[in-house]
Amino acid sequence: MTEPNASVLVIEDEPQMRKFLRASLTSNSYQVYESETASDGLAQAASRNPDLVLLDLGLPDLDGLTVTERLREWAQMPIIVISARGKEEDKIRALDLGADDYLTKPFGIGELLARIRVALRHSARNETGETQFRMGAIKVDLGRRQVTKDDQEIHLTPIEYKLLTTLIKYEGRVITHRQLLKEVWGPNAGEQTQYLRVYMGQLRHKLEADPSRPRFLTTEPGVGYRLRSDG
Amino acid sequence: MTEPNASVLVIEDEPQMRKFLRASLTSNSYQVYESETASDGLAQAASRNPDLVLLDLGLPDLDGLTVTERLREWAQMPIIVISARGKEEDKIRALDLGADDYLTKPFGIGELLARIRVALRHSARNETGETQFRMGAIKVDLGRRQVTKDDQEIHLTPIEYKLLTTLIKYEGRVITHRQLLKEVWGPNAGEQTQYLRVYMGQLRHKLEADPSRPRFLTTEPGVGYRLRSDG
DNA sequence: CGGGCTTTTTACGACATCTTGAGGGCGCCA
DNA sequence: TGGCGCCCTCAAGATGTCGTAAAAAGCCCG
Repeated sequence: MTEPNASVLVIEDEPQMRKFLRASLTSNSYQVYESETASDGLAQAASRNPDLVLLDLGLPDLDGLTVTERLREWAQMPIIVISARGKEEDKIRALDLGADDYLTKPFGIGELLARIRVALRHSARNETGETQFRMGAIKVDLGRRQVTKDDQEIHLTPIEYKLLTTLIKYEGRVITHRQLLKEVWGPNAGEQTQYLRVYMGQLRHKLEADPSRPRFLTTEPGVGYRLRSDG
Repeated sequence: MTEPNASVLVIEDEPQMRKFLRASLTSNSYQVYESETASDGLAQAASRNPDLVLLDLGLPDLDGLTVTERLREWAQMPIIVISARGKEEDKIRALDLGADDYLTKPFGIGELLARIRVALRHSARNETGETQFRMGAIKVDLGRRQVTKDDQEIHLTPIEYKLLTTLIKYEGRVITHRQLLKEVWGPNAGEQTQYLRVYMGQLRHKLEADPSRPRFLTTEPGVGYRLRSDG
């Protein structure tokens, strides 16, 4: 299953079908919300903000196509349309108005679930893992590969950045010269501790308020270096 | 030609159906590539790197499901499966293996085209789900495949456009040379970073106010490129 | 088959980064 | 106090990367 506890809003007026959908979805560990009318559906979509909408076209108060249109004015969650109408024109209209899929009744529950997985797979692709690291005025955004100091972007060369992220990986702990060299320069770096001195100097120069008395990028004499996030 | 058109790879062995699809797609101004066999289809997918794949399940040499699986090892473009088999189990398998939609023959061409539009709409979206993208005076309409600068249309070649949309997809984040090459040129691009230099230069020339000091299409030395919307 | 557009390839100058070596400071200990 | 080890800074040369232009090759369409 793509998303274990994704929430699904079912907008469907027939009690029988609603019951069937609820049973199928909950037994596959989806969180289910239900609406019997179009207007309540729109309201719940706004308040619940579900991961996906299952929409019946034949609703008493408003046309399903209108619901699709209204939803798409602000929402981008997937919409799967379910309808007794199998006419091709209906499908095209719904899809072009913003629906992501169209199922004609009667349909198998397995296919519905598969199509739900596809839809959730799509929206899951766009999610970005926020991985940020802070120390004082310095912010390191690992996802964007971007370093800022007082919200001013700091440019780091590839080696500088790799060195910094390696230090972050072991934040708070000491890293020996040997280990740092191996992780940043590769296994053949040997004992070139001079590299470390040069690059640590450059990092301090770029990041520390007072490079000669570093708060974050500290030296552990005779051993290696350590990064302290608290200063 | 004023704007680059989406390309579709049709993998289908029956000549009649192939001819039908070709006619329908070209008359809707899609760029069409064709394969009669699964293995050729896989090869063409890799070399052409199309925006979408139309795949018949009943192929002579390999099962369509296998094709889906193989494609998904490296490719993320939408796959729409077409099949005479209407069994629910087949649909579920195909969808779970990575297909994005499933159409049972016979189907209306209008519905197929609508479902193609849906699929392309999906892949054209950026992180926030918008189909339009702005940076300064430049507007990119991902739905229409149209780029304007100060409301003047800018003509981009297919590769230029794909490169731009790929950068938009990862807006704000760095994309490595390798990743860009894979997404724009396909899996066999290798290490041709020279392509990137040439095409980034062309994009800057067409889009940036001062191409030699880019505001949006920026270089991350030693790593890759990044698109910044804020400048 | 020819012309125009696109893509690929080649060549080279400019520039940023990396590497390397020299020099100096600091603290520890004999 | 002087030697020694460790660390930091600086800068110059080597290296590699990037940008640009333009030629060559490929492709599509009439």
